[in-house]
Amino acid sequence: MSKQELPIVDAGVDVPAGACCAPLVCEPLSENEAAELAPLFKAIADPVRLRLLSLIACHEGGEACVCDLTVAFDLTAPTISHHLKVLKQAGLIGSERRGTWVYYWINPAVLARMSALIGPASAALAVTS
Amino acid sequence: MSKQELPIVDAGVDVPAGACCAPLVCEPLSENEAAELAPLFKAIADPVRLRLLSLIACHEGGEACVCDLTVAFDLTAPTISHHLKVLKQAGLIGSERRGTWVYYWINPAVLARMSALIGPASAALAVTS
DNA sequence: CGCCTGCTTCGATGAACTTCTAATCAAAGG
DNA sequence: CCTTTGATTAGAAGTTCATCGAAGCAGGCG
Repeated sequence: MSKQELPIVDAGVDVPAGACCAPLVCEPLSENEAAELAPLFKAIADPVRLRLLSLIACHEGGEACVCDLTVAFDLTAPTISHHLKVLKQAGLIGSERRGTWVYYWINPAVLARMSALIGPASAALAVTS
Repeated sequence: MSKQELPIVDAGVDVPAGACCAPLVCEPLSENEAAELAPLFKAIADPVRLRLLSLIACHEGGEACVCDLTVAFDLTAPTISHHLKVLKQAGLIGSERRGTWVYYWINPAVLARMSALIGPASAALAVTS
């Protein structure tokens, strides 16, 4: 497990220090903010990873074994492993080995941060249109 | 203006017909749903496009001229034009030429659809963690 | 110990993406 | 009509990404 596998979140974009209201509509995103937020969306900007996230979220207990996930796709195990790694590096999911199997779960905080960016924007712009 | 520039949305993923609650957590995303949602996130999974979206949203009147957007980046005009095209093809923004300038605005509905996917999921998973 | 199963890493390949320059189109004015 | 300014398209170069097969690692079990 190398150091590059640490999540790329919690790098200091918590809130622009003066952010009162909805991000994306209140004041323009800075170059740094955009550079840290884009990889989060890039992580879920793939049909396979979107379904992986959904499969994990829907699984009972909020956890899913890799073996449960692999069978849902027409892809090889290395490919699924690659996509899980991308999601994990983005901080969207966590994993742990328990005995024979490796389990994955979702990190709601990162998902919430992404939603907080576009959710208020869509609502704020909808009323003024 | 060619036919390929039509938005790729409203292609029939309104709601899975039996969706009662939060997408992503209620039942796993189908292959088709994921295939139509992923390009939406891919469109904003770029620092430049994220900032473009933010700049347009923050601009007074909810509209911004291309000339206003271009000066905010260290990129050439064709590159900005390309990114605006990607956002437009995803249905996230609309545009219109008025005299000399071309104006862009945000389509809140598509943004809302994306938020509706991940927002409820993050909330639902947060309480059970 | 030796093997088997589950999962990940490595290396390669082909497709997609970002960015540029050069050329083109569209509107406005002298 | 020609030129200038604003914006897009076309084509190319360099990079990133998704996917695979082969190899490697980690637990369980006979």
